[in-house]
Formats: sequence, structure tokens, C-alpha cells
Amino acid sequence: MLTPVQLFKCLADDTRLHATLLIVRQGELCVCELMEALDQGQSKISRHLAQLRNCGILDDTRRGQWVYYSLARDLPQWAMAILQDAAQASDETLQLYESNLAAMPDRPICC
Amino acid sequence: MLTPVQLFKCLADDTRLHATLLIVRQGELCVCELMEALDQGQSKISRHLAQLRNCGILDDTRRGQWVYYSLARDLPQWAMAILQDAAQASDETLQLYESNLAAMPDRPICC
DNA sequence: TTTACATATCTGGATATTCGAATATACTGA
DNA sequence: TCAGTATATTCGAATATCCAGATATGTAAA
Repeated sequence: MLTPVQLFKCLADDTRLHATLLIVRQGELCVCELMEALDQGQSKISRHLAQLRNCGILDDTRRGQWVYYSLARDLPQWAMAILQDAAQASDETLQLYESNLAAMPDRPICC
Repeated sequence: MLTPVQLFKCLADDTRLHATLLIVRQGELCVCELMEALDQGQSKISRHLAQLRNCGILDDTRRGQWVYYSLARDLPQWAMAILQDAAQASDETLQLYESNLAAMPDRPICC
């Protein structure tokens, strides 16, 4: 079960926080989209996503070659509220990352 | 200026999170009250409070021999919202700590 | 000014976290 | 089956964080 301290530990890192908030705003994203949006290497993104999954913050689904991450279906209400607050506070930064996404060539087709 | 990641780093530790949330609920507390409530040593409490002060989450005021900590007067709205969410999620734990406080002998008189 | 109490800071040492590079695994299409 | 792409994991080194104990500072009361 997710505790507040665990959630905060997960969000206390730029990569994990921004990946999570992008997913809050976009619904779901695959690893290569997050690499492009955040401009970070594959190993780094994958490692942080694994941590968020293990803590119960994200769910993953494989679709073909791609693995998509989305908010955990059973994320507690209080945690959702915190993510919304953080997303609002980070609006400008997130817009920037989203513009990287929009400019991504060969973006995998979302089914 | 306080960023979301900085706030989360500060709250990603039991001592700092619970000290902060106790202050959210109680308005202000001095160091020895927090030592008693959280059952932790002086050096540990003081160190964590200093970090919360340096990040702009808490203000401190000396009153006589005691130094009282309260929420920073200029804490951003989004940060306040996150603290409220966390306090709600931690209600049971905080009640426990508050019962330690209530049982504290020679508790400094709040003016 | 001496003593006692409250709080802050410093010092090492222990532990945890983070990273990139290398490697492993999983899927797809030829 | 083979080659290519997407993702995951492992490794050791660098860095950050955490703690207890020792010490310093500030205040109050004798």
C-alpha cells in the first residue's frame, strides 16, 4: 500500500516527477515518447518508470513493441489530488516537454 | 523560489513529513514539542527543521528559550494544497503523534 | 557571572540514490 | 530464423542523504 512518504520519495526527482505529470496530462505515454519529451536516455527513463510502477503509481501495458505507462488504476484519491496540484504548479515546464513530444518524428501511433 | 521537486524532497522523509504535517494541524510547535511528539533526538529534529526552513516551507520565531516553527507565511497556494492532502491521508498517524504531545509533561506554555 | 536548559551546527561514517555503459530480453517483419 | 527496434536490467563509480555524538550558541534565572 502506497504511503505519503513513498509517494513523495518517488516524486522527489525531476525525471520521475515530470514523467508522472506528463502521464497525468496525456493519459498514457510509451517509453520512447518520454525519452523524447524529457530528452533523457533510455536506461534512465526505464529505470525511473520501473520504480514508479513498483511503488504502485503507474501501470504498464505492452502493445506490440511498445510499453505504455499510465496512472495506476487503483491510485488512492489523496495521491491523485497531490498529482493534480503538482501538475498545476508545473504547467509551464510541462508545456515545454509537451512541445518536444509534438515535434517528435515517427511518434508511435496511439491505438 | 520553492519548486515542486524541492517540496517533494523535503517531504520524502518521515521526520520532515510528520513534523510539517503536525505544524499544519497545530499552527506552531517548538523543537522540544516535536522531539516529544515524534520521539526523536534533538539533533535530528533540529537538522530536519533547518532544512524545511531553508527551503522556505517553515518560518521560525524565537520566544524566550524556545524556538517555534510555523508554516512559512509566503508558502505558495499549490504547496499548501499538497500539505492538506497529505495531512488528510496521514490522519491516523498524526493522531498518534498528537497523543504523545498531549501526554508531554512540562509542555511549554503557548502565549 | 555562573549554571542550566533549549537549540543549532559540525564531524565522520554508514547507507542510499543516481548515473551511463554494457548487456539481456521481447517483439516485429523479412 | 535473422536483423532491427523497443524496453529492461545489471554493474561499478560518483554523489547525496542520514544519523549519533560532540560541541557551540543563545537565553533565563540564581
